[in-house]
Amino acid sequence: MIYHDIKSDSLSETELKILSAARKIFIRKGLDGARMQEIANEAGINKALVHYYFRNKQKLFEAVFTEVFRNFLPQISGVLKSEIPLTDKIEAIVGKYIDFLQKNPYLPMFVMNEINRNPDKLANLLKSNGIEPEDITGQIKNGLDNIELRDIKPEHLIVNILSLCIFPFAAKSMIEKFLFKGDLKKFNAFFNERKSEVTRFIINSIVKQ
Amino acid sequence: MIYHDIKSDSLSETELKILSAARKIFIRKGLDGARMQEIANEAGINKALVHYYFRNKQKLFEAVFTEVFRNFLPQISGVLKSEIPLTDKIEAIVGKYIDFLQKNPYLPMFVMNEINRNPDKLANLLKSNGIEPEDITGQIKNGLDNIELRDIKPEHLIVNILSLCIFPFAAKSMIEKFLFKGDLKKFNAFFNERKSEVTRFIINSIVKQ
DNA sequence: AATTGGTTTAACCAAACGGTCAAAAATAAA
DNA sequence: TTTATTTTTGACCGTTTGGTTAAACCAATT
Repeated sequence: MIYHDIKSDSLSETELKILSAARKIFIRKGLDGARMQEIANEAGINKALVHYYFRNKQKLFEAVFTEVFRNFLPQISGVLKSEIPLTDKIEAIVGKYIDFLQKNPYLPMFVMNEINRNPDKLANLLKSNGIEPEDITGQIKNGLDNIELRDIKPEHLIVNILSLCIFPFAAKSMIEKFLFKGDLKKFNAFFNERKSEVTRFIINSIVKQ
Repeated sequence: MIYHDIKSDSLSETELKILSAARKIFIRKGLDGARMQEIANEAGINKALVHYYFRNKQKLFEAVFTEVFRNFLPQISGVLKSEIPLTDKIEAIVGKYIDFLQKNPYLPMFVMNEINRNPDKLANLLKSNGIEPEDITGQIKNGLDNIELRDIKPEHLIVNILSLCIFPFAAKSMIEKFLFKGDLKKFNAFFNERKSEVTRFIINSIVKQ
């Protein structure tokens, strides 16, 4: 079943091979840096076959981009909708984010590049996955009222949480080289610590004590 | 005076026009996305002239990249070396960073893309500007000992500070669209608040009280 | 065995690209 | 003014790139 404009649920083996190869290449090299020939080679097929299933580079990229979020967004959405205290929710979000990014460390740069190229796309993708800014800010406002927390605007808290989770992966190789001078042991230990460290850092900052 | 391999202090008007045009194009479109013809057009000159002064695309990119940091790094270096309490130092660093990035909002993505392409380059550039990881971690360790601060590994504190300062600019357009739905008034107010907000967020998190 | 329809391939194409070159134009030196 | 040097240009080149096409392949149906 060819892709072109209509989405299909059952993907052939070849389509899966193409998507997997395209994901790998696009994420590492970006839209401009990726080569259709390279994607075909990675998938072990002829280049024309890539065009046969996905028509052109842009359409293939879109397919990869939306596929990447189909697994992750429902997880985040689930945590956001759950009825737990704000601090627990923060811990859960940070955990999910860092877990996911440890498995997909190249994703932040991939996504952020696409955000700057087309800011509406991800915003719409979030909304179509039931993630609405008003829901989140509203929940945070309630959470801040109910317990003894410092006043902080929800928008800043959201951006701070995302910053602390996402940025280190975007700057990963730099941190490795500059901060740990290539010592992979210390470097990996650092990234393993971040889940609890970031949670603690945020909670400390907003809890009155 | 042509560039090629030897750096020169006195740059001709044409060289400055090229560098300025290249900065604009490279920062917006990246190394792969930028076109030499586009840079020449932006500078209002012939494409061959760009090659005459900077030989090739890679060399021109390097020139732009290093030039970008020649203004900024000395500022950071100055603050780091100053003998002031850790909390004041954090406030100064956050201030310098956010001030600089408000004037150069496209820079984070530009730099982060290059970091992932060539992690050593920026690490070396930092060191050649007298910014050494041991100095910074050492200073933070001392700062944490001297006053009543929570224990936090210096590496985490450094990465947290950079995350909170840099990431929001990399995700700027996304924040505008999703969080503020294109309301530029609220959006600008948000970014103006961040300098004090980020400082407060970090200090709150590390000060015992 | 022949037909049909989807799949895969090798060969090919036009456009775009980074880069070169010889000559013209402008500037400096004699 | 003439000569030498540097700067600027238009035309050009080889390669790479995304994309197309016609034919080959293959499995299922009749």
